[in-house]
Amino acid sequence: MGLGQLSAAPLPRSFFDRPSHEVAPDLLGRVLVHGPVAVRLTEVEAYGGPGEDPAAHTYRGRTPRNAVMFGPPGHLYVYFTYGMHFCANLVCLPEGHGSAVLVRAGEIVAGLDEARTRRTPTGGRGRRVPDRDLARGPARLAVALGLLREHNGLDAIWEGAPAALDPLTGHSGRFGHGPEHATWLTGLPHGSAAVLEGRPADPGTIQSGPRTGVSTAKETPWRFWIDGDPTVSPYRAHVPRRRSSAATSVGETPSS
DNA sequence: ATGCAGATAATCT
DNA sequence: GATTATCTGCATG
Repeated sequence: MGLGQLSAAPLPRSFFDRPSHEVAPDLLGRVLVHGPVAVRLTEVEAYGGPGEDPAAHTYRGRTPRNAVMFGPPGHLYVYFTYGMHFCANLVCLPEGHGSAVLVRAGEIVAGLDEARTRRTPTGGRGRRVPDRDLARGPARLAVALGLLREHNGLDAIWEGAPAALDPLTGHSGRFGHGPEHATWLTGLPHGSAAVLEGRPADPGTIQSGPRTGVSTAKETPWRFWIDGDPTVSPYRAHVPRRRSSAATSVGETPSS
């Protein structure tokens, strides 16, 4: 796969102005950029709006936490979960709808060194994370891209892009990991995000199935991935966590 | 390769 | 007080 052949032209906001389950498969092969790191998306999940998708954060309506999902399309909804992880979504449909696509996994196509550093445990000593695992899973992907609480609501549409486009190629830069590609994305303002055209996945290679780790709407096949891609995360069904022994109910019999 | 337990806190009931 | 759109390390086949 030639890294330099991915289109760096940004996707317009209208791309996200559709139902999330239609946007999701079209997102495969696209490139999400934040600062120096870019990820080619290989696995995503669609989440619907209030009252229509029991697995969605917006199912019971608008709250302070999910407010961004009700905002305009093309913005990042970044949420905190399990007491330690951030996950990122791209908001779909016009203001007021409350749906989004969770970005679950991908391949690092720029800023590899930075991604490795971010995914290395404190101190830098110890185990080394294989490159294919750098963004293999939604929380890992968020770490690799440097997405945190403060990036919730960040616009991922590169509005000022036309001025930065290469007149010959129509692209805004080149992908690559080496020093010669240090300015691979000329003109993208520091600290901002964008979704680039990349190379859309061949429809024949797209698979779909139930979403990972959800406890409701288990049959809705709104997880989409590129078949056979090594960066796709392993599927895990939802496992109800057993209550800690201190919190077991009064009627419970101690084992053995 | 697969499976389980623990971590850890915001959000919701 | 329970649940969670998860990850990691350590266990076992």
